[in-house]
Amino acid sequence: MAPKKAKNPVRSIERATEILELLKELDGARLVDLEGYVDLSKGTIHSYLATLEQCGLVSKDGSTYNIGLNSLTLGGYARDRQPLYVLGREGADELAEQTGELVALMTEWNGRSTYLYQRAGERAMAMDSHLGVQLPIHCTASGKAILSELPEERVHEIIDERGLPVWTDNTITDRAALFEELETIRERGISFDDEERIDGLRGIGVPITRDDDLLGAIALAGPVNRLEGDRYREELPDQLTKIRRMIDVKAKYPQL
Amino acid sequence: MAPKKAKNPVRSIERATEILELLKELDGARLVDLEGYVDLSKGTIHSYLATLEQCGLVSKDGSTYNIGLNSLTLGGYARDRQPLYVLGREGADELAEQTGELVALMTEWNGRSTYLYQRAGERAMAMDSHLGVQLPIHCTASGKAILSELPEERVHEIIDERGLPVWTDNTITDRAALFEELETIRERGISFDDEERIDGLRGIGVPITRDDDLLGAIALAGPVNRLEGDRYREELPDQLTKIRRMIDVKAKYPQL
DNA sequence: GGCCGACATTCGACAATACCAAACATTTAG
DNA sequence: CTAAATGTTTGGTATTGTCGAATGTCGGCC
Repeated sequence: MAPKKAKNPVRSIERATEILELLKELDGARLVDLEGYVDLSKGTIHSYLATLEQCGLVSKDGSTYNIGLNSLTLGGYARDRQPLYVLGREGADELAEQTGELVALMTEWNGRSTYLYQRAGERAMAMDSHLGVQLPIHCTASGKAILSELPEERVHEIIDERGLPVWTDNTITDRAALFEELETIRERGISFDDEERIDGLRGIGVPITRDDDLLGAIALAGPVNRLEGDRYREELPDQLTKIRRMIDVKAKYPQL
Repeated sequence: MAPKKAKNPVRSIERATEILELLKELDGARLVDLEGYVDLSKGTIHSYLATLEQCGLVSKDGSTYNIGLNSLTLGGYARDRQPLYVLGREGADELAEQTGELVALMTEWNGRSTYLYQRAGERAMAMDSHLGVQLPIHCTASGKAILSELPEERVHEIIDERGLPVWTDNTITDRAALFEELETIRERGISFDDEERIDGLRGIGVPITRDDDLLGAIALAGPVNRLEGDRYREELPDQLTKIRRMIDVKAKYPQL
């Protein structure tokens, strides 16, 4: 979705979400800490925090505030309705088992590639949980898989909004080069992230669609020393493609 | 936390969260659908929805609104900071593997027992994902494990707020009986749910603490025909206790 | 294709309420 | 124990959320 501005926005909601984002960014904060970041008086911030706490969106521990678990209740619900999650979880588990690597279900949100689910195989990198985290779309395997299935104009929109910021030496920062790459991805149905976001980290992705609706992508990630040669270029891509086909079938015959 | 009312609440935030809850309850809704549930004019509801969408908390598909994925971003973050999740995930995975059943990490929120994580073993019941779902605390193994470690007055508070509603014939609905049961749980360190919430479903739980701080509980669930006899009363409880000890150690020596 | 009904969106005037500053209370540090 | 720092409450004021009506849009039906 584009950064569509509401015509008659409810300012209090804008401010409340700003505070929530801040609490996340700062990893918890006291009232005074927030004062510097948000253009509201101490008293007003207090009202906001107290109200958000009452609503379960914020939790107060001593005098520091943080995000409350009602957000998880809402978020968990939102994830459950994502068709990619419903259709793809099983396949993701299977793929993690087969390959031993880290597998994730990602969907486009806000012009970013967003984690719906992640499963670590036996040999997978130590991972912190990434649920809900939003990654840049131009330098991840999942993101490029998604872009490859989006209408061209939407891709331009996203780039206009987010740009093509550099993450590593390998990051694609040129719009034309990116479109070329997307064409290549479409041909084979596989996207690669060759240390484009993080040095030493590679990834492989496939887009998932249903009735021409783009649902998102499945992606696999691992360190360069394990994702290399034929395994990186052939074997794993083939396994991903198989899982993709399995999901396609599942999407077509939901009763199974 | 008790239903603490903010002294000077920001009404717009209260109303916005009310709308979010409604969207979840109704599993998505159009503007007119909401009109019947919320005491605001059509125009105002529209402003709310448009603002929430702009903030990523709501997504609009055609003319129906639903919860947006920014809630998952916030919720995922909130989960990651829960010590029970950080300390217990590995143990939960292990337990699911060992037993083949459904294992969950639950924490108290809002006087309810709330899912932070769930892992299904090989033979586990088909499960829909339950992330963030809030269960009643008096008729679940996890809930009673949690209650057993809470100060008595807090338990009274929760019961005062939530009551002891009937779920099945086995649900404990008497305050004194519940307190007796909690005493029993404290003695052995294990709680049982013997079809107290859902007919045919049993559960076993252990509380998890760190430095006398209650973090939540680990719980295992399965159908009566697999959770019975010694396995239900001895073997599985012992396995849970082992995992609990493992987590205790991990809590004590965080560097490991 | 065009009409109709249902619904979504915008707008301006009014009134509710979010805001600030300052007073008050509480906690923390020294 | 005192002072400083932070958290909480209050009342008056201006912002802004609210309503109702008008306008715009969509989809179905004849």
